[in-house]
Amino acid sequence: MKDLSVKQQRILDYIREFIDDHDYPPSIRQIQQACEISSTSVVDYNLRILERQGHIKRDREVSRAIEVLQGGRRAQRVVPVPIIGSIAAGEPIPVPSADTWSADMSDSIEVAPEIVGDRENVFALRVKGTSMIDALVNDGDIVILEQATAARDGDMVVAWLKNEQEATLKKIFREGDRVRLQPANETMQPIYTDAGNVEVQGRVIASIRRQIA
Amino acid sequence: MKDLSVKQQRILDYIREFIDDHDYPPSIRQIQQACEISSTSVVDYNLRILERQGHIKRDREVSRAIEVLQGGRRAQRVVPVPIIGSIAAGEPIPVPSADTWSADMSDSIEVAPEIVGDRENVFALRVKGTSMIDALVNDGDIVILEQATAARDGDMVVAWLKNEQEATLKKIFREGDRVRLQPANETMQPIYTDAGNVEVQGRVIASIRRQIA
DNA sequence: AAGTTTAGAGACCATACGTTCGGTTGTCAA
DNA sequence: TTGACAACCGAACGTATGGTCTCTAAACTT
Repeated sequence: MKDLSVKQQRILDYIREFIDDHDYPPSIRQIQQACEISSTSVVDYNLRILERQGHIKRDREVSRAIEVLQGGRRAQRVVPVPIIGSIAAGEPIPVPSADTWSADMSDSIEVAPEIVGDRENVFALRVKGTSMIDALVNDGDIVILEQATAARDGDMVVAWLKNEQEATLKKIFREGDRVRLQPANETMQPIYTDAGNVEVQGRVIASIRRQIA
Repeated sequence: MKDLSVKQQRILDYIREFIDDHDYPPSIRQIQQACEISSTSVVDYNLRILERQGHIKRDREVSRAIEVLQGGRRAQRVVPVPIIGSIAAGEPIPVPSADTWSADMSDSIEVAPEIVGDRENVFALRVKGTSMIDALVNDGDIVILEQATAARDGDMVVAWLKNEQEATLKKIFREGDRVRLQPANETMQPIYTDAGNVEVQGRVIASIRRQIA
């Protein structure tokens, strides 16, 4: 891919900036004015070059139809994941309902779409207290989960221990009629318990810790 | 805020879908066709209602100038953070250079803009091995950093220990001419070392663990 | 029953916008 | 000098597009 001329770089930067500001692409004439180009044809000329080199994609005959590509792929948007509650030892986690779903987005965390993927029923929990430290999750961290009642061996899940009345974050392994709950932290010891005592409430997709507010 | 009519909801959904597909908003006539509306004036009529209710924002006299708002705010795009290398005990972390900066985005992670904030010189490191487990960071995790040579007490930093020839992730506290490096995991013990032995290489902004690929 | 509001239909207009075309300028190699 | 070529200029063109105007028709108020 050849280097861009100063003018082409400026045009590209302007398009990026404009989309950032307006959420829709600029017209050719707006590019012309902003980049101090004397004619629309020059803009068109350079846009064609940018398109040939794969920096943008244009739809012909359509106004403002410029997409900025980065690395050949379109820039994606963040997806909001609802934080439906918190997880702590001794407290049940709230069950995601249709109500909390689309409606109350007041508390949510935005994540990159690649984390969520194609999964549906994704939600987040805020971790309260340090009781999940053996899962390498600290107070204040946020875990992203996919709603699930079953899990494959080795999956990290939110398990509700009925007898102990306690939610915990562990890797799950079925061993006969018993279940091994293995902390993510290898230096910690696993818990063995009865299969009937464990209720899977969700599979962990990712966890996020923000060190600085 | 009043409820939306079926037609209005359909229009809104279509706009969202269209932007997802094309990265630029649809024209009024495209909305008309897709939502099986008989006239442009009806689309206009409903768009005005949507705008009055705060679901979208329109710029007058400009084609395709529809922004979809969610929660009153514009949907933001992810920002790519370059993964410039990995961090492991006994290996120096690579110094971010202008080269690795804008140029080689081949390896990067996309994060929500709220994580990066206004900070510049943000980069990411992949964690190798379990040596950072006392910072609640496991093998394969990714830490997001801001380039910094100084740090305030209590900041989580990447510290390079000169004598030990080792990079580590700890909270830093200056205590006279000594430095206390405190693990994030409260059950672990701090390290005390000479101030001259410590070189701050970056402040940790966040860390991300992807449980499922 | 008569008026008012809400939702829609269809046509028309002005213009914002992408496209194209003929011409100019500067550079470089033959 | 000439020709080729890339970059640019200015204007004109056609149409895609948003806005508006008039007219219906149903759903309400009163």
